[in-house]
Amino acid sequence: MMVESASETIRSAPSGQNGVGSLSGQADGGGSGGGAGATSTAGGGAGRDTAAGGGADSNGELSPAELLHFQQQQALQVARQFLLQQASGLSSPGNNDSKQSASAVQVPVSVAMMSPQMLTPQQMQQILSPPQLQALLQQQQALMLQQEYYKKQQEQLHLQLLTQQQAGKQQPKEALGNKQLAFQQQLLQMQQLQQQHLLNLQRQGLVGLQPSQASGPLQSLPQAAVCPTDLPQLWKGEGAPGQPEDSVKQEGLDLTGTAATATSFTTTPKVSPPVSHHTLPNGQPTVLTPRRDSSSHEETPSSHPLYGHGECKWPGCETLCEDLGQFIKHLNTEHALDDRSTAQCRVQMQVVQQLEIQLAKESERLQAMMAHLHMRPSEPKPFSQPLNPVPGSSSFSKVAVSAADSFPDGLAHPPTSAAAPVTPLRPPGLGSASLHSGGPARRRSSSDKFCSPISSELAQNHEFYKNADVRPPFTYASLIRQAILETPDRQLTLNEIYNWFTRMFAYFRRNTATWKNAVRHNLSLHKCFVRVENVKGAVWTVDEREYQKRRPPKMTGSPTLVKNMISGLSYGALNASYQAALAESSFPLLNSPGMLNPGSTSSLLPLSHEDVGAPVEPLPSNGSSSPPRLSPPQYSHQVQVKEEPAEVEEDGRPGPPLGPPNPSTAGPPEDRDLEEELPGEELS
DNA sequence: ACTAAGATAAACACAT
DNA sequence: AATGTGTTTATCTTAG
Repeated sequence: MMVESASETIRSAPSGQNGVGSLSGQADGGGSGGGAGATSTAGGGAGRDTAAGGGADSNGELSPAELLHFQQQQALQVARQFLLQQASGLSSPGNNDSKQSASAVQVPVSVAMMSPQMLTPQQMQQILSPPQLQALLQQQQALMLQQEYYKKQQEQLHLQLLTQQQAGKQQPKEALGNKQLAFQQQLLQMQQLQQQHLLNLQRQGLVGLQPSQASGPLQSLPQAAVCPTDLPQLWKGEGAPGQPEDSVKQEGLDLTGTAATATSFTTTPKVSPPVSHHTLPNGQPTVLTPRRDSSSHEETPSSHPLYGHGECKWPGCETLCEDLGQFIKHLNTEHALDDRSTAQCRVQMQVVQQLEIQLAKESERLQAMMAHLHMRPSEPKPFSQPLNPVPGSSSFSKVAVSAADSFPDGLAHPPTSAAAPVTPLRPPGLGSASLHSGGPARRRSSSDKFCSPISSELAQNHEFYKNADVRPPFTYASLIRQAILETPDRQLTLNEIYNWFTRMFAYFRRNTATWKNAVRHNLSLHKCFVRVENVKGAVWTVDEREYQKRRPPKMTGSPTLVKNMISGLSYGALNASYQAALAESSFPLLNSPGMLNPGSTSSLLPLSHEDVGAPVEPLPSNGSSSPPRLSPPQYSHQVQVKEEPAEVEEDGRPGPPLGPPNPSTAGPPEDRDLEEELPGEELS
């Protein structure tokens, strides 16, 4: 599985070159991903086979020391193979990287040019900056833990082996041989397992390749612990002080491995692209490649982010520059657009990405801690989601999607202030994965209809969606509805809807043609969206009844619902979500601030059932089963259109719509229904 | 296998 | 003519 995701990573890199097509890449993910996975597995398998064979052949009389040596050799071989695969699979000519830099930013791109074939360890040392190394080493800590485990296991095995050897002196020779063989095989298996695990981790970008670790489990730990203070030396290409040359080499290898890791991990966790999309004040997205970024800074006369304390802060440079002008000159000469600079930028991207992932994880942890220590035991957000689900997994939508949401305008009052907003990078409901994946999120799922309402989901995560380039797990229809309902008068022009999308979701700041088309398509397609002519043009409103109609009405007590919810949500969240779902299913706009009109609403309630469907369990207006926030149900659809000229037909047929806030429904959804349905035939 | 719903793409018409 | 808006059709994917 890890292998697969890694391969998808690799595969998806090129697909990102064309922004529009990036989402469609998911379709063939299984196929080609499988292929790539097979390839990599084959590589690993080859190594393993060799190891097993070799071990079986010679282990009859291998001493532990020999065995260790052999294992080290094997590990190295495997590592080399891995690197070669990485290189051959990813590398692309370095000469075009300048042209590709833009696309490289758009999508987590393979750091093709960072393949070990093209960068020597020394280069890597130059490329990486101390913080970069630190970040990468941090990730290696995870591996260290694993290593520790393996090490213990192996030590145990060795112990057993020795014991057996001693005991075996009194045993027949064959028995000893067999047992030794068995143990050593076990040992080998263990090591292979470890190596494979290491490779998998590397492919996932979870850890950097530590040759010392890869080379031999028994010696792995000490070398893994590189003190951060040593990093500068590493950066300058110096080996650790007082170490023999081969250790310097190892450091070099280490760096190379790190680069390879960074390469492979590039796209694995689909986090927002290494270089984020910056949003200009006007809401237009701007994608800055690192290079452009730096060059843009060059234009600022007063300071430069890469210049500080009199020296160049370019990774691995530290050239002293007396003044900014000299620095600029230096920057233009030494760090011009070339393969090396590009590669360095890419590495930096990886570092940033890694840090983001780390941040996301830590934030999630913090959230869990805070949730545990105080407040909201019923947070609907499933923390239990795995941190690194396979990008294509559908768990995302299962958990978070909701097409039918009511909408408490959560945006206004983020209920989870304590836990939610900590980081914009926290992928709601699912750890750090599926960022930018787009694929799974777009699909509706069963829970889309049953589970957490879009409003609450948005309320809790709007900061996240606002900043992270993640496709929101809601359907276009639900988003459009949300946008419209958020407004005081429940109407929006198309352009305003666009603006809402871009304002609320970083994801919708790109590929505008695609999603705008989708928005228009949805507006036209769904009867729940009603176009109302206005003096200034046309506005779009929501016919709540129609909207509810399209939802499969089996909510209440439906075993499937419960099942869905249980599977999709953590138990703690179940209750709240269930309630929310129930509430929303019956009263779509309960919580909408604008909709709140304490006085008039009660009568409207019945309407909902009529339409929404018998199956829906009527929520008692008194809210015995519903949270307090669920105030009187309201149907929005009776939107009061501003200055509607002669469109009585369209929307106001039922008569004078009441005030904008609540009109609702008092009237006649039915009427409305009729109005809209009349022309058509679809009364169903 | 079938169907429904949604996403995406695209063609087209119409208005500004 | 270009652009925005709106409608419609087709195709694909996913889930039930």
